[in-house]
Amino acid sequence: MMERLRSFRELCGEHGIAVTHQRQVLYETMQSMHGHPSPEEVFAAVKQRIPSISLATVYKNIHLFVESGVFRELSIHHGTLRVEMNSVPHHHMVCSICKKVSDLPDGVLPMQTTEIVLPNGFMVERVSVDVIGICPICQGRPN
Amino acid sequence: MMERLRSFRELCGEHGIAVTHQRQVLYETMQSMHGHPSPEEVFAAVKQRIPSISLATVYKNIHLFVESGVFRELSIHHGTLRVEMNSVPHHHMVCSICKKVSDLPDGVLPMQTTEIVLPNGFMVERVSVDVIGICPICQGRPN
DNA sequence: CTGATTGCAAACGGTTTGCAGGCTT
DNA sequence: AAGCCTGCAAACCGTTTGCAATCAG
Repeated sequence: MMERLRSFRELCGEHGIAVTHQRQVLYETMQSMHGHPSPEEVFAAVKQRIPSISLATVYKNIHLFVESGVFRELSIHHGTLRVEMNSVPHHHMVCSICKKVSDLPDGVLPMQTTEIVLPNGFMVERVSVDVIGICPICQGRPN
Repeated sequence: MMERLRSFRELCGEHGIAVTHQRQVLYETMQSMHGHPSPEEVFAAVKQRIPSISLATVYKNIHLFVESGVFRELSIHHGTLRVEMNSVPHHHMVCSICKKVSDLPDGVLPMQTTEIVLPNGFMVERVSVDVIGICPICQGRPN
């Protein structure tokens, strides 16, 4: 208990964020969850310990945690549906800041995707590879 | 011109959908686009040829095309933000029907992601691999 | 004390839906 | 003629924002 609090305090210190009650409970609750919870699911879980917590607070803190690198976002979200117009099989580069997607020239990413045997009888359609990073434009931006 | 119309007509026939004017212009417009357009972008483009077309029609037909396999969705969308709770590096299986994400046991997917050299000075943070397919539950479902 | 954080409610943006009229088959 | 398809407007749903009150440093 003490240790948890301490490490969370240190974590906040490293990232220069305030240690609030909801923040800490949120952090602990999220740590105890498995899988790939959505903000609503996190909200429901935290509510059991802080019934008065608001969804907005959950959102704000999840973003804070993700930005600080405490937790990771599952897949980069373009906010909107995107249709693939390049019919030649290829992979993507996704900028984690501006979310822009660009096609990855073939041959850059050496990988063997043949002979995949998945558990549980999952029927494979295709393998999608996204190289996630920071694009030159965002690298050059002030912040 | 005639060929285009014909192939589109055949395409519709194969999928049992009606050949309407907006459908055809939408299809042609999308084919002429490159990159990863959003529905709004497609809407704007189609509007130049059919100013009265509605956004709802664009959405309905994009879905139809994607379901029919005419176009492909860029990345499977969970509809909502998801946080990764498994701190051990791993990949994912995503069901294209129910959208469920499950962790992929390590070692199943043989791939070398070392020595990536990307063009344009893209700074790589990580490589995300999603095996997209149909989960056992959806395979067993009537439709 | 000062600025960061919270909770609330309203706003937002992308997407979906219900429906009446029109077009395909 | 029967039913699919369109356009419109309203509904929806996840997420964000503005703001006043509260809390941390």
